[in-house]
Amino acid sequence: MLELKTLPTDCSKRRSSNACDTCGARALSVCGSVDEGDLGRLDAMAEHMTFGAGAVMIREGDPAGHVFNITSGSVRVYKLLADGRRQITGFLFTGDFLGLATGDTYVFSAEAVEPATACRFRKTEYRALIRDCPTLEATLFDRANHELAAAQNQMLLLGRKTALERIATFLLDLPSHDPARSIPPGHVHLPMTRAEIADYLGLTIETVSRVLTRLKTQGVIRLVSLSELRVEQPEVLRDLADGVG
Amino acid sequence: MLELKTLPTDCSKRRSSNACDTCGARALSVCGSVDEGDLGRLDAMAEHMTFGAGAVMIREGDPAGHVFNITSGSVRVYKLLADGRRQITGFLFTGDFLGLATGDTYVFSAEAVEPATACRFRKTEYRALIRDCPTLEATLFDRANHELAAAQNQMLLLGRKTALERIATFLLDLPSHDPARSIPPGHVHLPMTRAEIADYLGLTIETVSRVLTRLKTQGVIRLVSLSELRVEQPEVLRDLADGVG
DNA sequence: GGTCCGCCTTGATCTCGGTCAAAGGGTTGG
DNA sequence: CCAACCCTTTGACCGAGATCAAGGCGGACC
Repeated sequence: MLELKTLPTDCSKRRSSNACDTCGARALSVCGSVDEGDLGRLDAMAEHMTFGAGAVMIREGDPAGHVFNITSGSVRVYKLLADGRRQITGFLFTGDFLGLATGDTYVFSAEAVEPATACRFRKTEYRALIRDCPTLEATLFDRANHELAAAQNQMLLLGRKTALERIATFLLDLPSHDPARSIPPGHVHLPMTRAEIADYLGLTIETVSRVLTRLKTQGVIRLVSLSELRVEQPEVLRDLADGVG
Repeated sequence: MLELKTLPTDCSKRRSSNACDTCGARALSVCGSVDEGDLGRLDAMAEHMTFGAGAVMIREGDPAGHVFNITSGSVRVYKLLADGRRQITGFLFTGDFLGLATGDTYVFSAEAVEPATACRFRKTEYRALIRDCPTLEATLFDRANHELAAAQNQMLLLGRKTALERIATFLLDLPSHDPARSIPPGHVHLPMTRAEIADYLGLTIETVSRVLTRLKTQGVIRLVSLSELRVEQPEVLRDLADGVG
């Protein structure tokens, strides 16, 4: 379920050379809510970091000292049980904020799915910025509420949907999360492995594979490559996702 | 799975006679973050409501015009699939806030589990209050983050835990949510039916019943009555909940 | 206090998805 | 160009929990 091999943890830190005011991800992220006057301050706080595929960004249980803004790539957020069972609670993409829902220690882990970059901030400093920037706080609150709504949808999926319905839901929800990549309409890019999809949907690798094969055989989707597929019949997928099929 | 019989929808509204400054639930709720100066304003906005068991407080899809503060009783929040499958995403108790995670329309439904009271606020007015009261906003943000963390735990439960582990987790988490009732230590009060527990844990009534019987037979818990039980071996329950057993 | 009804328990059987096993297929490095 | 590795697919079988089907029990209401 969870690969126990040692993961690469290469991540390089450097002072950001790109100022926040030229950051391509700013419009997508909460940083867009920081007004011009505070941009310099944000910039000074930001620690631009690069993560290789599989690199650990946050380890559950560690003191929660930082928050992150994903500037490129994709990230998995997950929780583990003692015996290694893993539940991925979400995938993050360009513009997403990482570090909500934490108290003194992180209550989840986070790793890069594919090579990723992020701006890291000391939580104490970031909290001070929030205090001085009401727009930012409002935006973060908004994000928290959206995540909460998404979490409720995921609970419905995990608690009550069949394997087929889960995959259909997943394929419909994914594209909207990947604003960085330019993808032809109807195409879905899967940066994550089958194992990660399985751990996100509460299934096994084999079931994910079988269901995808079934959808392919029925002509609902077409597999362009392992990590790229095309939705041929979106309306069928929609009905399946809603439990109507 | 979901009772389709017509539910009683009796709910009486009245101008609050109890002022906010004497509200027993205030210390437990976000209202505690409203400073003395704004209490009168909060009071003027509050619409004190009573809900009978099963009464609908929020219907998914309706325009999201209000937010609620639960002042007594307990509430179920849930989502439905087209064919009636139900996932209860959370139970709310005295002091809990209802109305996070909503945009223009409600994305979940909410009903009283047992007779309940709540203060209802127009969302627009409440939003204005938030704008003028930073402490309140910070507290709501905090609540949202706690709910998010709880949601992640529930995803782990629904996606990866066995029936036994789910029930154990549920029995350990419940007591902390019921600050109103005075309950002897080690005792757990279950205001909800087996069907509701099942729909919360992604199981069926029968499985819930069987697992409780099993725990009883093994001496881990003792059923005082249908809605009241005593945890005899908390450490065993803890291990089960964490997937160690 | 009896009876009715809703909820809960228990038993028998079924099934969806998990587990175990093995065979492709792509890509990375020698 | 080959080999090794990893990820994915596919097949055969298994089992936890769902479904189907009786009973049991307790509270409410006459």
